[in-house]
Amino acid sequence: MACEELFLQELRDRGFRLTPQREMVLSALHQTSGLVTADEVYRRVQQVSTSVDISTVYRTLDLLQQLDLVACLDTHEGQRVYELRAGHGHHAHLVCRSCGAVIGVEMEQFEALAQSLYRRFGFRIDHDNLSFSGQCSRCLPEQP
Amino acid sequence: MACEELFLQELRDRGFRLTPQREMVLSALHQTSGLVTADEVYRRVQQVSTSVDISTVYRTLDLLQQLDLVACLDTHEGQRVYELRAGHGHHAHLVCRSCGAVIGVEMEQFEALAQSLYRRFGFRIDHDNLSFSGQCSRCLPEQP
DNA sequence: CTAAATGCAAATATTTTGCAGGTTA
DNA sequence: TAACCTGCAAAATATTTGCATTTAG
Repeated sequence: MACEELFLQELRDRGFRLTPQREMVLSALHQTSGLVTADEVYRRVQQVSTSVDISTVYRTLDLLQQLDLVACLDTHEGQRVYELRAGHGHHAHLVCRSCGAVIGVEMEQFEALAQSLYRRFGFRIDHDNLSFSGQCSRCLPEQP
Repeated sequence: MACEELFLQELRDRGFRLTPQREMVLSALHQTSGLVTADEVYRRVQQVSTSVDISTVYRTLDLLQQLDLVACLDTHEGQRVYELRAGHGHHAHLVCRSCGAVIGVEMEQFEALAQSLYRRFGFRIDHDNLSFSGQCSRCLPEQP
């Protein structure tokens, strides 16, 4: 897969090493479609090798963030969530506060807003780590 | 002050009680203009009465959230920040990741986006707890 | 060979909770 | 007085760190 090779490439370029643990974390991320917590990654990795420690998972997730291969978001639930950025470029997330569903939205949707905020306040929003809390169509209250 | 009276009103309406601790927390929030952590509120309260416990601060902040008098945001720094919603209606925050500056933006700015997301995905974004990480005008020139 | 990475355990940090006693309405 | 609220201490959670040992390159 292109993602693994990209990872390997980036690692080599910066003098980092490819370890089985790092491969397992990357693989675990591949198994998921949406956002995952460090603990979920950890449990997936555990199914392959029980000796891997959660601190290694955290360290690897940090590394993957540095390499821009995963995005990280803060949630109201008190634990961060991570997402593989394989292929698909930066995108925002709509997170349903009722059912937890996550909708990915291409950044183009936010260009108008981003430009308006820049013009008005001189503020450039980060295009990663962008998420919105709200309610999805299935969870929206019936009555208006 | 209108805010204190609103608080008292809301408390009474729902069968809650007005205590010195709750007044102190509200007062501490009044002393700040932007976003504060629970710990900052706690320390401000301590200056008035050292016997107040931080758990009471947390409980009061929760209560104030329920009453819609404060907003709460998650940050990348691992601690939540709170903000008094006195008077000014819901608004979003632009948080500079370099200097920590916070810019409040009226929600009208986001109406177009909110409507677009609703039409496209049936998703209604929450108008509270809305914040954007990025860089403010003073910090932009620094890094690429 | 050697710098980097890991596992382990322990430390941090933040927020939450159980409960006995004090307080508000 | 009765339900509510508080302080205290301890628990629960999530993430980070020091260090001796292992390992990739």
